[in-house]
Amino acid sequence: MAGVTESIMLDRDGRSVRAEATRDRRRRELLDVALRVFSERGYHETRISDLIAAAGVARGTFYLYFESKNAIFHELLDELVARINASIVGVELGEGAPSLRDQLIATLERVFAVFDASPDLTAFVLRVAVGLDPEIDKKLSELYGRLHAFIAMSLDNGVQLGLVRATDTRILAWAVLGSIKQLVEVLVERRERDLHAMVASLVDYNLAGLLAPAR
Amino acid sequence: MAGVTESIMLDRDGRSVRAEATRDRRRRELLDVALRVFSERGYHETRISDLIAAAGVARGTFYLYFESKNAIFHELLDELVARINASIVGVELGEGAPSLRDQLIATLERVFAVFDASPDLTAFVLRVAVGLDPEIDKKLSELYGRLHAFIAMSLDNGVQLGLVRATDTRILAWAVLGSIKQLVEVLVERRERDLHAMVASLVDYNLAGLLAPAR
Amino acid sequence: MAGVTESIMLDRDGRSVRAEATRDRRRRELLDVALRVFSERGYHETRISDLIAAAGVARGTFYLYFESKNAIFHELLDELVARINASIVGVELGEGAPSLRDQLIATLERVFAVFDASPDLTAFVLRVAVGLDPEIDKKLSELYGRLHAFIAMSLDNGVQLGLVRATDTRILAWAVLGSIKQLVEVLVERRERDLHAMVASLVDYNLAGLLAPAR
Amino acid sequence: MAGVTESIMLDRDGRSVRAEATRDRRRRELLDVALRVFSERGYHETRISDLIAAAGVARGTFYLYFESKNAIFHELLDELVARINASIVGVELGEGAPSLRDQLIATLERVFAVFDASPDLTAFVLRVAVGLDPEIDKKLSELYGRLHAFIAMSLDNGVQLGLVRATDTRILAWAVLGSIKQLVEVLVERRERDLHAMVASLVDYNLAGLLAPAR
DNA sequence: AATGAATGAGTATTCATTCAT
DNA sequence: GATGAATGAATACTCATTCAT
Repeated sequence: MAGVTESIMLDRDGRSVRAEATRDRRRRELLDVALRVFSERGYHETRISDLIAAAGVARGTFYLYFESKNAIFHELLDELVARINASIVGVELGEGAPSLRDQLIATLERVFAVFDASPDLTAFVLRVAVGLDPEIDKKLSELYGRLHAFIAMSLDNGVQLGLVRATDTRILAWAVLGSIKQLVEVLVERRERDLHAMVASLVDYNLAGLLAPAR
Repeated sequence: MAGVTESIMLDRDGRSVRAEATRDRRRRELLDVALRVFSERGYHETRISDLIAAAGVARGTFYLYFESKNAIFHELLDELVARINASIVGVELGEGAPSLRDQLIATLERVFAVFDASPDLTAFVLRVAVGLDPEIDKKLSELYGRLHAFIAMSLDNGVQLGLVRATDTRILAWAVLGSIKQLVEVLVERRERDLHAMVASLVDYNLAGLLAPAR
Repeated sequence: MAGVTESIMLDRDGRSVRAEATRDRRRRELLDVALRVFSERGYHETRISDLIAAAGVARGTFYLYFESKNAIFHELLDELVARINASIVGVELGEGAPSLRDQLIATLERVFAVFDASPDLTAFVLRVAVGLDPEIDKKLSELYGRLHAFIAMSLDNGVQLGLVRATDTRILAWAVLGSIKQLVEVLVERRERDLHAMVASLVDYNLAGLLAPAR
Repeated sequence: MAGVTESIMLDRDGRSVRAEATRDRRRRELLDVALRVFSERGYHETRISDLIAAAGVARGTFYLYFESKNAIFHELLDELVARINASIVGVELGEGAPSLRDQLIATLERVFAVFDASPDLTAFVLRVAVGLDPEIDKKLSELYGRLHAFIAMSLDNGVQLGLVRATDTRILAWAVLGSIKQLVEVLVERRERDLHAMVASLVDYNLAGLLAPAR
């Protein structure tokens, strides 16, 4: 009896676990497909038909996993934003052996590599999601606000340590963020190769500016 | 007789001139309205009904002046791109009395003023037109390409004069452009006041970077 | 004084006469143009723009002469129907010297020549006006009804004279009309040349069928 | 296990078979409805709303089965043309016992019965589809071309057998076709009853005209 | 859970007609 | 009379979402 019950329970557990895993795999597949298709065609040009054709599921199935076209888009955006945030977390001005410049280069290389590895992600955040609707704009705004705050805080630290010029760090942080965003776009769209050289130039530009050192 | 004929001719001329002027005024009114409405609601969320309601004309009238919703959008984009190009032309590193820094500040202030005066224009180019369709993306790409080329050329000049560090000016030009775009966005969207201070910070950032001068 | 009055009246008359003549010329021009354009493009595919462009008048001018697109079509149809009726009137089985066969050939040649000279007319009646709306269908019905009645009457005469087999002349008259309509269509659309041979064949076909067999 | 699998497969098969059958029924229903409505109102006067109201389906459903209003019209036309062609196939001048006249009467009675049974079909081909657009005109042209060719061939056979007067059979075939078309129209529109008498008259009319006079 | 047929609200565009000049 | 800019009713088609099987 116990055995039977147990086996049933196990079965049940087994089944539900398997079911849940299947469910998750389906969701993931749909999200991956959506990232690709949205990035290729844009939000409005992407039909539900495109998504289900690419994922190989039936129309109704899509709605078992996502409430609406808008919902999967938001879910995707949230996920990508989280991934970007994660890629930024850990950028700390350490005080160990490596020079500030080297640390920055290493950090930014890691960041750029994330975007380079997923041009779809980049296109999605930089082009597809832009100007779509106020709610999405707000999420992007928050993303950039967070990145800006992080940079501003780092600059403030630098000012405290006497490393950074004492000026309007909020404005500067926006400028820094702008230069990074632009180079990410160049990296992915113009397909600039030599990520390392690009990042080094970017770091030097930010640290020392354009001017030749006075002689 | 001659007088009569003349007056008739004048009348005729007068009428056709007035008619044409009216036509042009209508087109302009529609373009202005479209810029405003597109910037507020985005391309897809803007219905023809929104445009004609805002312009106070009948549905058919719209199609008397523009072939389609898409056509007026493109016309608008072309016009704004031309305006931006024009606002940039004239940014020359003069060799007169004013210091380089002051010249740059003055120039960028003029540029920023253009965007500040028409937040709609900024929203249109920076958000509304982004990621809409390949043809539009191409136009934006060309705009930024031109701006980038202009900056890169200026940097190359600076290198020749020994003013600018001899590094990868193409990459640097993108970084410069990115910092400018971002601050324009901040200026218009976050409604950062004190345009002058912002531009001064931007110029110093670009010229000298973030680092405190070594002691 | 009288002279003045007279001259004024003459002027007036002259002017109004001239004006009316101009008016008629315009109407005619528009009707001619309409026949051509309707025949080329069909009723629904013909836009008022097509008519005024072809006639070289302004949009409003069209409506000075005709109440509507439908009105000019009806006027045209009435005119063409009248022309066809006229071309038929006079087809009488004379009893003079020429043989019946020769008379019929001569008569039908005249009829066919009318259509041959104006393929537009033929296209209009045989294709363009067909199935457009109940009122127009009625007019065509009446046209064919009249033609049918004329043929039936002629057959009845022939029966009385012992020339025509005594059968259901109403049915036969439809068959005769059908054969004529079809050959007109062939003449005009398939551009069958040698009108004379065609008509001779047609007459022989009909005669040898309708006549009581010679004994 | 096999049984279960089988039953599942059967179920599946059953479902898809039923689904497909349902699909076909829907298409047929829409085609039938369209034939009726188009014949009543004409192509341009028929709105999609008329079709779906008459069929009792939703707007989108219509487009699930047909690409456009134009597409269903063409499909209908093709089908009717095929039906007419089929009704003609088999009209062979046999050499068995029944007299030529009787054979022709029997054959034409069958043909006329087809049109009589579906006045909509007749109206569609003879009125609704006429003059609509070049592509449709071409299809009708081909239909009549085929019918003409068939008649001409039969006549040529008759000439060989010494049954038919040796004249321009191409012209005669058009005349014959014209007489038939006209009587079909009379039959259906004027609702001439006594199909048999009509056909007998038609055959006598044609035979006595086409046959070489008995000597 | 999976399917895909059915739904119907939503919208750009056309074009005959009007009317102020 | 002549003009042509303005009008707005009318309509085919799309596509996200639902729901019976």
